[in-house]
Amino acid sequence: MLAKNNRQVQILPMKSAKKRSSDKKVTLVDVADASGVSAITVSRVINQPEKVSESLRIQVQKAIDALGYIPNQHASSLASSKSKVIGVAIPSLSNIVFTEVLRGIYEVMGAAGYKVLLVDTHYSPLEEEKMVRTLLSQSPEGLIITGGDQTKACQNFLHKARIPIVQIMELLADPIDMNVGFAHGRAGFDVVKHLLGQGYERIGFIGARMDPRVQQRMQGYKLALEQAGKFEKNFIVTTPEPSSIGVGGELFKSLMASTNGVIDAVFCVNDDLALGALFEAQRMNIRVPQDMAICGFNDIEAAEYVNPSLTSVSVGRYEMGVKASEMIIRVLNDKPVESKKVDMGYEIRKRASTSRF
Amino acid sequence: MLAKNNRQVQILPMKSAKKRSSDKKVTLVDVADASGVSAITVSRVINQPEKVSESLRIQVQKAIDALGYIPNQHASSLASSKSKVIGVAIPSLSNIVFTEVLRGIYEVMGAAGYKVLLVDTHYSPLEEEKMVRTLLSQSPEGLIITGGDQTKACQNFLHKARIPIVQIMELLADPIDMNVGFAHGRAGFDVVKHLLGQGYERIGFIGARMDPRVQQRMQGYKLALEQAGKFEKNFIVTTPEPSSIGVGGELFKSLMASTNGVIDAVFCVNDDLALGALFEAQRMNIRVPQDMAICGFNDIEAAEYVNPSLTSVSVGRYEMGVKASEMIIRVLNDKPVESKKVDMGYEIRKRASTSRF
DNA sequence: TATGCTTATGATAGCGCAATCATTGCGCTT
DNA sequence: AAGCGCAATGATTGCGCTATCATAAGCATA
Repeated sequence: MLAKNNRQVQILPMKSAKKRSSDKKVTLVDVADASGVSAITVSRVINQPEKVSESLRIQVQKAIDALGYIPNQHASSLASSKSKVIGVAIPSLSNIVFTEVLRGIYEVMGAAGYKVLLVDTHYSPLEEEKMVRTLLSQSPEGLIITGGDQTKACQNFLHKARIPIVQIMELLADPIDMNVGFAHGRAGFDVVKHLLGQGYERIGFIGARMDPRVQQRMQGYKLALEQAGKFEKNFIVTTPEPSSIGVGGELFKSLMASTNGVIDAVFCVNDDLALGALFEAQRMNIRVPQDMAICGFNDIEAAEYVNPSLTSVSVGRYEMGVKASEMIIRVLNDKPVESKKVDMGYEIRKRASTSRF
Repeated sequence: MLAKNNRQVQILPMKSAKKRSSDKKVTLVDVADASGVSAITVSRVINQPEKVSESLRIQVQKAIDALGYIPNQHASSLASSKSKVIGVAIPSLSNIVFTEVLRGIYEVMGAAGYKVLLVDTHYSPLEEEKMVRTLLSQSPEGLIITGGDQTKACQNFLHKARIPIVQIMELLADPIDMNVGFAHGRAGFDVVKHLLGQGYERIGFIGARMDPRVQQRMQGYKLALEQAGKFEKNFIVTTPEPSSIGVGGELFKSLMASTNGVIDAVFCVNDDLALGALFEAQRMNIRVPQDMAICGFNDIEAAEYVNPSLTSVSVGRYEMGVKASEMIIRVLNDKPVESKKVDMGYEIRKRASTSRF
């Protein structure tokens, strides 16, 4: 009885679908009807083709192509509770640091058949909470988020999600799940040691945006100078504004002004700021590196080519994206991950801008 | 009969859900049960709160918060055929040109409550076709894609999709739906006119990647030089490789070598190449702009600050993203768009690197 | 008081697909 | 010949939500 009823119900939409075939969305059932098989067989041709005999597979594939059928991912996700979506939250789209991480993520996730749903948190934990809700509403199978300063509510959501989550960029004491990053504080510390080693003595600090990772670099800077007995708090100039070359130049000028030009080196928290400082120093006729050392962070391509070449801290951004993605995929495939915390390390690229000798 | 049956079926999952409330996904029905209303009312609280009395609304909202309920977007999309997703296809994530367009898209789309599903086509029409299928399988409400060289199959899909589509970056003779961009050919033409106007006579061309838009700029360059009777085909050096500062330096060297150094100006199709050429010229002790003019394209921030400052072509990338998004949103809200084709224009920023006088 | 109109809430069905459990047919073993 | 195992295919059901229509309640009008 029920079966017969169903069949009747289905016949009607078939007829009308044929009448206006061009303006009606093609569904699995349409393909099934067109190729004379059941819906589930069409589903198999798409998702597990090895379970369908070759003849049927070809026959169904023909119908798919002829009708221009594109599966409805929402229906598929709902039925299977597999979305093939990975959520990614980054603080800024315009920062090259994150776009390179993204490249790594897209590379690996794309190859593994996952879509990436990307959101921008604008460096705000509250915004991030909202965005994480958005991501979770898409039932992602995994999540990559930046840093560790989530709101309490956000942490709750994340814990309840029961999906693999990687926090990237920095090393966290107590990650929600997995963690890939490097030690920003230690990197800042090492930069200062390098500058001291080159004979620079009055080392300034230029920072912008001042997100948690930049703060850590600053702490490293401070610690190294304190240990050397050379810390002066007015050698630090920062702004909450976003980083840019222009801002780097401005901050360099104000650092020189506020210290009466005694500074003989600057550690800039990223390369944009450092380039700005370098270009400004050139305009001020300050010789780099003879009278002024400049060190950046991130090692963007320009650092190597600018004259004089710019010392910077190289970090594997692309590799971080790759690593985070691979960890998620391993978990999704029930394979073990070597470690839930991965330190990607960094390397100071010593170049002309800090070589006094 | 049927109703009673349904009710029985529902009671079981309820019970077990209560037992292991922490590891089971919370659904609309759970919230409805917890707040003593029907499922549809909870749905209304979320989607059309103005249709629910204040008392009920508060009561339901409490249950939502208490249970940490996050709606399942797949179910919602399936039932309503509204996904609140906008698909975006760009050729490269690592190119600042596209990330700035993206910023504009995210800004507008985010504010309007749309999620952005972003795919990377790697400058390949075939890849693009695959990616567009992926996008369409998410039933996006609108699409933003780059340029006009889609495969035939891809065009078919796009036409059948019956959603607003904007092709961005370049001006197209026959857009699929809407189009926002600027005239690359004319821009290349104007750059050469500017260089000629500054008294440069033997103008080289440096190009990388050579996507359709770069080709158009090259055609403009060629046309202008031909009109001036100054075109020499060995003044053109290109590579299919991606652009970078390093490649810019290499191409500059090979241009100088292959022309025995007669070149007195170069038009580089983007600022990375131009910076590479500039830095290389400095290392070769070629004076810019006295002995060599260098002009870039895109007007990235470094162009303004480098020494000497770099002439470049400024284009509203962010604005292009904003415009494309606004057009889609207007269509989705049944508002008229002024024009289906929008020329964003460009402006040559004349700076020191091309100012002989 | 009866009638209609509006607002607030609910019951039912179905979106398009895949999980699950049949069913069929075939070759193989004993 | 009977039974078994396996591969290929199909029927049914439900994922979680919203569209649609129904119902109830409140109020104004005649």
